[in-house]
Amino acid sequence: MVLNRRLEYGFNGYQVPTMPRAARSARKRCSPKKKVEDYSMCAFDLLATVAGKLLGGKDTSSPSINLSTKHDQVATTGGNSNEECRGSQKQLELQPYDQEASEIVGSKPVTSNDDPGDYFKEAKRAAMGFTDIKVSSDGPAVVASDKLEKNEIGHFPESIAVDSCPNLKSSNYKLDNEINRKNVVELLECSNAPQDNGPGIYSLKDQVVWDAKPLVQISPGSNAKMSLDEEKSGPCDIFSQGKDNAVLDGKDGDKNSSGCTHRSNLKNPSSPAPCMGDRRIRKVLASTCQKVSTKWKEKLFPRHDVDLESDNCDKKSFYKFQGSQQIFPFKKRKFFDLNCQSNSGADIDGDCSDGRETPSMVGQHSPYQAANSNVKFRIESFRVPELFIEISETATVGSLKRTVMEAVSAILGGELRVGVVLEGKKVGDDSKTLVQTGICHGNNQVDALGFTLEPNSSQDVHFATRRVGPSVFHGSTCHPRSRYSHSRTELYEGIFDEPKGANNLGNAAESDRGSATSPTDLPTKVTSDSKALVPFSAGNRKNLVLVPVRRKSKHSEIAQRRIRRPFSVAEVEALVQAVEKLGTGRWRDVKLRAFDSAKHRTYVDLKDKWKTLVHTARISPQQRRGEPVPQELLDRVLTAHAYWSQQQAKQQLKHQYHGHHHHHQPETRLLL
DNA sequence: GTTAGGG
DNA sequence: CCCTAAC
Repeated sequence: MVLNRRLEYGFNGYQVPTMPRAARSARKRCSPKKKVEDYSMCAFDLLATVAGKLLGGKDTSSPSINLSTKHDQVATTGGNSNEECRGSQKQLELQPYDQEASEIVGSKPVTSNDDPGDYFKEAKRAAMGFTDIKVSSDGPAVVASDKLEKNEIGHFPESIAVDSCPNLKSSNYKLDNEINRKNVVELLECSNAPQDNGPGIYSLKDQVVWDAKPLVQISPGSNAKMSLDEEKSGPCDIFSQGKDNAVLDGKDGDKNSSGCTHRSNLKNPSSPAPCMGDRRIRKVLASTCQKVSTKWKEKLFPRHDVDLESDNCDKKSFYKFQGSQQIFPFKKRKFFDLNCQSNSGADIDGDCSDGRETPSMVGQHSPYQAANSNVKFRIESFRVPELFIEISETATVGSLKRTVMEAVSAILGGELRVGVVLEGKKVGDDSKTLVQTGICHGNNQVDALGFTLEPNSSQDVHFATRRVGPSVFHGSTCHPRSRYSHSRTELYEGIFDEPKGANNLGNAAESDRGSATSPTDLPTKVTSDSKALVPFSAGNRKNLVLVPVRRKSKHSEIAQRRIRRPFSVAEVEALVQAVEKLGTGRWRDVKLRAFDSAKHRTYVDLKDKWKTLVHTARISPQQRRGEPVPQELLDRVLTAHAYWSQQQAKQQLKHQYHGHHHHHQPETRLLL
């Protein structure tokens, strides 16, 4: 009855605007316990992992975070490394993408006793350019009502802006509902990005999912020098063509050529940088894509990367995940990426670069030879395959956001298979070497090589081969699981509803309660039966991925752990007040009373928080962690806890007494 | 669906 | 924050 008309949004793909280079996370943590899961399995974490070695770990004792785009530092947390973790105030500074600009365009306060992993997540999210999705009715104006059905103009939103960092940049999706009637969400371009970035970065039309870009040119005669340079030049950028180029050319690469290639890279990603020689060999980093069909969780610990190059890299052990203490599995990884490649690339000027090798020379390569001719690939960007989203026109913008988010996440979180496309043709034979296939050949066009994401499971394939039909929408592809969907929803609400600004990382109480999404905006009714996704295109596209938004058909899929959201003092205050009134055994009422609009706080959360509050109140202030809770509140916690514990005991005794003696005992006898 | 408690 | 027995 709710759904009178449905809007169909063909999601033509999302491409990460600019692949950030690395977000280096701090390892130090106030708590000695650090779980890997703390930042695992976020779809965009995984995206980052797979798409471009986005993440580089850096073992540092500082709680600071450096977040960089491909070339420039985007965000960093201040603070020096020796500072005591607890209690110091830090700023998460957001810096513009533009290399030229040095001003800080945004900042948010960060308390260093927060979990650095949270910063990291936030930074990554910002880096991924997907911290928020705003809906614009026309131009930059944001529909404030958060209602899809009726905006000021009287029709549906024309564009969706995908914000990255606040004030940093944003990308627009156009809802081409006039022309196509299918409301193709087309990523147009980065609205705030410098003009010279060109629209090419964001034009998405074809079905190639991953745009591949050469990572480094390989010059005859150049070899292992790279690793040495990396040592002294500090953090190396695996995406930096300029640096690699410079090193390979034997120049001082840190300043001159890096700037040059950076800019030219930005200008036109699809053409070679002017300052790069024609000796370049175009290769695309495939290391991350070797076995994308495995579980995403495994990708978090990128053994595939290792596997690809481990043959001739004796440092592969560094890649290995070393247990829970290594909170960031990519630690030092980028260094050794280069090291491995450069070391093993001592003979890098061999078969590939001189072009003598042809695919006809099948079988002439010994494994050793092949290993010696390392090929470097880079995934410049990562695109989610085309999706099709159906949603009620009465759905709210918030649910549209969530739907898109879930669609993308479902793609990223599902079992996917990587396909290799060379010059438009799919490379089917997995056993062939790159040289044999021609991928390694130096004459390849830059864009000749692409990767596709394809459904891996039989179920997906089954549906992917079906043509789009109404029956598919509500087909069996949708297997909502309460816990799963609940969890995902919470997560996305956290992402979407939390206002950008100063309290992103900390005080979330007001923002959560005051978030734009009203309880009636919850997508439960509207979207519960309309979340299926089907390939949008009617054409004969082979690489479409059909993923039900909330598909969890396989046990292999790991449930997403909710993001950690420490309680703010204001939340604690509200909790204490509610418990004082209601007691400790009515958490649902507490939730309704004090956290009704805080979607991400369940009554279980509140119960747990009270538990920890009681514990916190009992330990010495020195042992306490996190944002300090005023002693007054802790005192109230103890008082309320004592009172209600007594009440509870009283009730139990009373019932006991009743049961045994069928006799009323005055309550006052038990009050001390 | 809630509560309570261990992990 | 997760998991789940017990209700």
